[in-house]
Amino acid sequence: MSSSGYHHGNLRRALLDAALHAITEHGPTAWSLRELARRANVSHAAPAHHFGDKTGVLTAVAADGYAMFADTLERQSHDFRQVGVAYVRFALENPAHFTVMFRPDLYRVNDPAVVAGRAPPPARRGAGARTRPPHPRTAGGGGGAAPRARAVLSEGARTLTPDTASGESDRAVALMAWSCAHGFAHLWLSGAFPENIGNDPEQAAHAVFGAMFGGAGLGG
Amino acid sequence: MSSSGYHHGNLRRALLDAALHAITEHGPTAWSLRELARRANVSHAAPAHHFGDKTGVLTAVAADGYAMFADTLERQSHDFRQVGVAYVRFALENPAHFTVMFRPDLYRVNDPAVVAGRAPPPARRGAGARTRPPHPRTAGGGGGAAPRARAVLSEGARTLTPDTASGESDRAVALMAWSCAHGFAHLWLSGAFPENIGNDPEQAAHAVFGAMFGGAGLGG
DNA sequence: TGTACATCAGTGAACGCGCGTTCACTGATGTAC
DNA sequence: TGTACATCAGTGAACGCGCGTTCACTGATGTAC
Repeated sequence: MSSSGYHHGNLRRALLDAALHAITEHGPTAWSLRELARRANVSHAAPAHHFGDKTGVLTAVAADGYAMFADTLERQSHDFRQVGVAYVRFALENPAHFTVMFRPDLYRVNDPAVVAGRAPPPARRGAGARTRPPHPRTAGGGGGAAPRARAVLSEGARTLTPDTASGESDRAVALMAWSCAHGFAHLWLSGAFPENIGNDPEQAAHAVFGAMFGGAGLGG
Repeated sequence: MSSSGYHHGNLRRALLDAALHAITEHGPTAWSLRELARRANVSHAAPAHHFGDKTGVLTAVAADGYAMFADTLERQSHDFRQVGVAYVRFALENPAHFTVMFRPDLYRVNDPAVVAGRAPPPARRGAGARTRPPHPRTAGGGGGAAPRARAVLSEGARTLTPDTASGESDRAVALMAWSCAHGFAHLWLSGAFPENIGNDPEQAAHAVFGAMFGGAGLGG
């Protein structure tokens, strides 16, 4: 917390936490930079100073989200059945990140922090441009990793399909599993499932993925 | 179009169309009542006069959407495999409706037009309250039908599972199919799928549902 | 160890703007007689 | 067929408010000597 006068020290983290709360409460865009400042107890101009604009904040959220997401999926990549559950768990534990990540219209999808996993290096000290750059700083400390997350899903499908299956079929299975995990998470988050599904999403997800992986024996 | 002076005649429809365009372009909430008025070429106070507030507009959008959606699904309910494709087609042809319907935090989910399929009757002429009611009119002409849409998905699962399957298993299959269709639609709409999936969503959906319905033979 | 200076994160007053809301109004439509 | 009246959909001027943006500033930190 600190906030000892000037130089907050952790303003970036504080503002991102404020953004995550605001997004969780009001959706991915129904908040203002001034609201983040109020939540983080800093001046109303601080968020713009740090992130440029709302898009900058959302880009940082997406970058952090993808980094966490890729780590989560890779940790389960030895067993593709677990990847689906991990996907759902991530979404439900990090609804703000998850929601923003899959709204690419809201952030800069080509931002280095999202796509390459590294924040752009801070401009060299001392020497340099006379005119100050237009707020280039946007994204996170960790490694953003949209492609890394996607790779787990694509490769995982190959461990599932029989050796005789074609590449086409591999891909269809991967897309189906991805769709299923994504849809389950999204429907759960939106509250669309009927109430009798209970309140243990992981248990329900297990049952659903069980039905997918040959459990119920879907007739041809 | 018309707009011959006072009494637009079709203001409600014009405003809803404006809302659908705004939602498609900017997302479900990133627009103002004044923007709708501008798009519909009416005074800036007209949308509030008609719908009360943004929530009223979104409730009407959701009600219309559920009515269309239930009709679409019921038309395919004789073949559950087609329901998935119809689900996806509806979402891609009506992205604004689809997005709002599954954001129940944005509208009045218990509004009669959404839940019961009928707009509330207009308050009796002549006699009645001295104080004018606070803008009760919200929802659509047709029959809203969230439960009707849900019924198609639930019942359809029973046609899929073998006779020996338990009710539990039925439900898991229904949730899986629903999740799969929903996730595919959402991922397609968000642009998250890799580019090599092509640009024919129905063909891709067919392949994906084929993988689900025993095609690829998912090993146990 | 001490002084001087450059850097830059964060401040806070001021601005113009679009918003939702209010409210007295206008004028088209339907009904009564 | 004509007149009078009630209803109500839609208008438009006015308001106060929160917003993003600008900009001169403050003061903590790091480096040079």
